[in-house]
Amino acid sequence: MKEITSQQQRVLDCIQIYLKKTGFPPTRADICKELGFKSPNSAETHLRALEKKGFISIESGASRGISVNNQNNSFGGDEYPVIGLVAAGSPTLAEENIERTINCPKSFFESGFDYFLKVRGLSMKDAGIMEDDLIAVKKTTDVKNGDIVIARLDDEVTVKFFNRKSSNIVELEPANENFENIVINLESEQLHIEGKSVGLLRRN
Amino acid sequence: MKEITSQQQRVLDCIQIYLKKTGFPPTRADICKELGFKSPNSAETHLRALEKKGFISIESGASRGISVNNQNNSFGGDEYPVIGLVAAGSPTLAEENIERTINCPKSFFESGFDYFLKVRGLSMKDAGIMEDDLIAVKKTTDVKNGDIVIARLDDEVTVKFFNRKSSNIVELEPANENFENIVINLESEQLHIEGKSVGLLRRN
DNA sequence: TATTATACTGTACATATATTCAGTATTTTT
DNA sequence: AAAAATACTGAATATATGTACAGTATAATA
Repeated sequence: MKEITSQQQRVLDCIQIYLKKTGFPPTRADICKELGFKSPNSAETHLRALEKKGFISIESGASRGISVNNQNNSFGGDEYPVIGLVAAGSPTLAEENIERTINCPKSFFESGFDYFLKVRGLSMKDAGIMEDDLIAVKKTTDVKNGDIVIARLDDEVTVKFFNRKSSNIVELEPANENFENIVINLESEQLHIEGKSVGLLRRN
Repeated sequence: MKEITSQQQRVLDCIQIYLKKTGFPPTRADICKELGFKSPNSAETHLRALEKKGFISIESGASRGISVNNQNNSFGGDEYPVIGLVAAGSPTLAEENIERTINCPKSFFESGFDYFLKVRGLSMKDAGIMEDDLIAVKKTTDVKNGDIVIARLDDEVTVKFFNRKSSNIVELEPANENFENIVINLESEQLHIEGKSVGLLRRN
């Protein structure tokens, strides 16, 4: 696989976005419209270059006969961001926090999810959550006792069991005897629930 | 979503198979060729019926402008079987052992894999493998010390760390202090390595 | 019983689309 | 310095393709 130029990358991206949006590949004219080219031949030559370099295949004569040669081509799925569990700051979806993305079917984790959080430390090891595991996080504030939540205290983000003791007291419980429970008085401290764990992905 | 007829189902299947094979939807003529129709209008009327019933969308005027309305539409991926870790017997891919399948991109786990194994018991809990977790198993006998292997001893299947002590002695080590190491003398006992773990999937 | 949906064949045609040819210009490679 | 690759505009064209129209026939529905 030879090197791709920036313009060719734009065309390739355009194809993939179009595919995702419509379910079928674009025509030369569609690509021109999307990228501002004024001649269908602009798209054509880029397509031929992409084909020559092995990024796509073109079925001769067939309209919209473009297929993307991506072995881990799992379209129909989506790209989900992987966010590092930084010690400080909220795990936002801002670009600088996204380590990479993982392509994964929408419905892979039952209740749907929004991003993967990469785990630091072993505070949840007895719940089977190890370092570098990816937790599938669903953004929600609707959490129940016993849920594994992604919580932010000031600028510290942690993954813990959620346990509401009373209307004002919440305990965040680790799953590791070497760690202490975190008791939060909601009147004096601010607790922000970023979401809850709906699954886990580990790759050896 | 109204009821689909058997012929309409054939057409819908044809579209999905064509999509998976080529990466783009079929034309009316393609459908006719595939299903033996002699008039493009046969395909056309079926497509319109499928559209009316909500199974597909058709972009008017666009060639191959068919998209399948499947929310958990994860084509491009593959169906991987989930096999229960039965106490006795080998985890074969025979139909009776397949609990269900999971649609998942081919390259979801780095070195590729063959099936999911549903975990029973907690013998590997300190390795973060809990009950009902799904281990992504790659069928191979090429395992190194420290790999998590799926091993069969007679008719008992277990998941353990692999540790070759000498040319004849293999130890299968649990990750739970309540379980004992299994020491196998290859001269007197038969050890069958079904595969090794290349990842893990947990769904809450 | 009339009507609608299903399930086709067969023909025809406007247009959507791929693709070629003729240029121009810049950058990269040999 | 020549050749090849990149990056376009613009026009022309053969054909790939959607789609309408005219039929025939059977099953389901009102």
